[in-house]
Amino acid sequence: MATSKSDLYERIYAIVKKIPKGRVSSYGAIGDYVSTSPRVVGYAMNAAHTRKDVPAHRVVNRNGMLTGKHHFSTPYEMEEKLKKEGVKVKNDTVIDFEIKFWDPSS
DNA sequence: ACCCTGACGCGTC
DNA sequence: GGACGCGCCAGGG
Repeated sequence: MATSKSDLYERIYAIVKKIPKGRVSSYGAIGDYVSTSPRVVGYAMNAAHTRKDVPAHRVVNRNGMLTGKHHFSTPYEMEEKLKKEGVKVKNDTVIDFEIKFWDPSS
Protein backbone atom coordinates (compact mmCIF):
# COMPACT_ATOMS: atom_id res chain seq x y z
CA MET A 1 0.00 0.00 0.00
CA ALA A 2 1.17 3.47 -0.79
CA THR A 3 -0.14 4.74 2.49
CA SER A 4 2.58 3.51 4.81
CA LYS A 5 3.92 5.79 7.47
CA SER A 6 7.38 6.00 5.94
CA ASP A 7 5.80 6.85 2.62
CA LEU A 8 4.88 10.14 4.18
CA TYR A 9 8.56 11.01 4.43
CA GLU A 10 9.05 9.98 0.82
CA ARG A 11 6.32 12.36 -0.24
CA ILE A 12 7.94 15.16 1.72
CA TYR A 13 11.29 14.46 0.10
CA ALA A 14 9.63 14.47 -3.32
CA ILE A 15 8.23 17.93 -2.70
CA VAL A 16 11.51 19.33 -1.42
CA LYS A 17 13.28 17.99 -4.49
CA LYS A 18 10.85 19.93 -6.65
CA ILE A 19 11.75 23.26 -5.11
CA PRO A 20 13.32 25.28 -7.94
CA LYS A 21 16.82 26.65 -7.53
CA GLY A 22 16.77 30.15 -6.18
CA ARG A 23 13.47 29.58 -4.43
CA VAL A 24 12.52 28.49 -0.93
CA SER A 25 9.55 26.89 0.77
CA SER A 26 8.26 26.49 4.30
CA TYR A 27 7.59 23.54 6.57
CA GLY A 28 3.97 24.53 6.91
CA ALA A 29 3.32 24.73 3.17
CA ILE A 30 4.89 21.34 2.55
CA GLY A 31 3.12 19.81 5.53
CA ASP A 32 -0.16 21.14 4.27
CA TYR A 33 0.49 19.74 0.82
CA VAL A 34 1.12 16.22 2.13
CA SER A 35 -1.66 16.56 4.69
CA THR A 36 0.50 16.35 7.77
CA SER A 37 1.71 18.53 10.59
CA PRO A 38 4.51 21.02 9.88
CA ARG A 39 6.43 19.34 12.63
CA VAL A 40 6.59 16.09 10.73
CA VAL A 41 8.24 17.96 7.89
CA GLY A 42 10.90 19.06 10.31
CA TYR A 43 11.37 15.46 11.47
CA ALA A 44 11.63 14.35 7.88
CA MET A 45 14.26 16.98 7.16
CA ASN A 46 16.25 15.72 10.08
CA ALA A 47 16.24 12.28 8.51
CA ALA A 48 16.87 13.80 5.08
CA HIS A 49 20.58 13.87 5.82
CA THR A 50 20.80 10.44 4.26
CA ARG A 51 19.18 11.80 1.10
CA LYS A 52 21.74 13.68 -0.95
CA ASP A 53 19.05 14.65 -3.47
CA VAL A 54 17.02 16.52 -0.90
CA PRO A 55 17.92 20.25 -0.80
CA ALA A 56 16.90 20.76 2.81
CA HIS A 57 18.59 24.16 2.78
CA ARG A 58 15.69 25.48 0.70
CA VAL A 59 13.23 24.76 3.49
CA VAL A 60 12.72 27.41 6.13
CA ASN A 61 10.07 28.21 8.66
CA ARG A 62 7.08 30.48 8.04
CA ASN A 63 9.15 33.54 8.98
CA GLY A 64 11.75 32.72 6.34
CA MET A 65 14.20 32.07 9.14
CA LEU A 66 16.89 29.43 8.75
CA THR A 67 15.86 27.44 11.78
CA GLY A 68 17.56 24.27 10.61
CA LYS A 69 20.96 25.70 9.80
CA HIS A 70 22.52 24.11 12.85
CA HIS A 71 21.77 20.68 11.47
CA PHE A 72 24.11 21.02 8.51
CA SER A 73 27.79 20.22 8.49
CA THR A 74 28.41 23.81 9.45
CA PRO A 75 25.94 26.50 10.53
CA TYR A 76 27.04 28.59 7.54
CA GLU A 77 26.45 25.93 4.90
CA MET A 78 22.71 26.58 4.60
CA GLU A 79 23.10 30.32 4.29
CA GLU A 80 26.01 30.02 1.87
CA LYS A 81 24.12 27.65 -0.39
CA LEU A 82 21.07 29.90 -0.50
CA LYS A 83 23.16 32.96 -1.29
CA LYS A 84 24.93 31.03 -4.00
CA GLU A 85 21.59 30.23 -5.59
CA GLY A 86 20.53 33.86 -5.56
CA VAL A 87 18.59 33.89 -2.31
CA LYS A 88 19.77 36.73 -0.11
CA VAL A 89 19.99 35.93 3.55
CA LYS A 90 20.50 38.34 6.40
CA ASN A 91 20.39 37.73 10.11
CA ASP A 92 19.49 34.08 9.47
CA THR A 93 16.40 35.20 7.58
CA VAL A 94 15.56 35.06 3.86
CA ILE A 95 15.13 38.50 2.33
CA ASP A 96 12.01 38.96 0.19
CA PHE A 97 10.74 35.66 1.52
CA GLU A 98 7.27 36.26 0.08
CA ILE A 99 8.79 36.69 -3.37
CA LYS A 100 11.26 33.82 -3.15
CA PHE A 101 8.61 31.56 -1.63
CA TRP A 102 7.66 28.57 -3.76
CA ASP A 103 4.24 27.03 -3.32
CA PRO A 104 4.21 23.18 -3.55
CA SER A 105 0.97 23.28 -5.53
CA SER A 106 2.54 25.72 -7.96
C1' DA B 1 9.14 -2.14 26.11
C1' DC B 2 9.02 2.77 28.11
C1' DC B 3 10.39 7.75 28.23
C1' DC B 4 12.35 11.60 26.03
C1' DT B 5 13.39 14.75 22.63
C1' DG B 6 13.64 17.10 18.18
C1' DA B 7 14.49 21.68 11.40
C1' DC B 8 7.00 24.00 13.22
C1' DG B 9 2.64 26.31 13.22
C1' DC B 10 -1.87 27.61 14.91
C1' DG B 11 -5.60 28.32 18.16
C1' DT B 12 -6.60 30.00 22.65
C1' DC B 13 -6.06 32.30 27.10
C1' DG C 1 0.68 41.04 22.40
C1' DG C 2 3.25 37.49 25.03
C1' DA C 3 2.83 32.70 26.72
C1' DC C 4 1.11 27.98 26.60
C1' DG C 5 -0.71 23.62 24.73
C1' DC C 6 -1.70 20.51 21.19
C1' DG C 7 -0.96 17.79 16.91
C1' DC C 8 2.31 14.53 14.75
C1' DC C 9 6.42 10.82 13.53
C1' DA C 10 10.77 8.35 14.34
C1' DG C 11 14.98 7.20 16.55
C1' DG C 12 17.95 6.88 20.73
C1' DG C 13 18.97 5.66 25.62
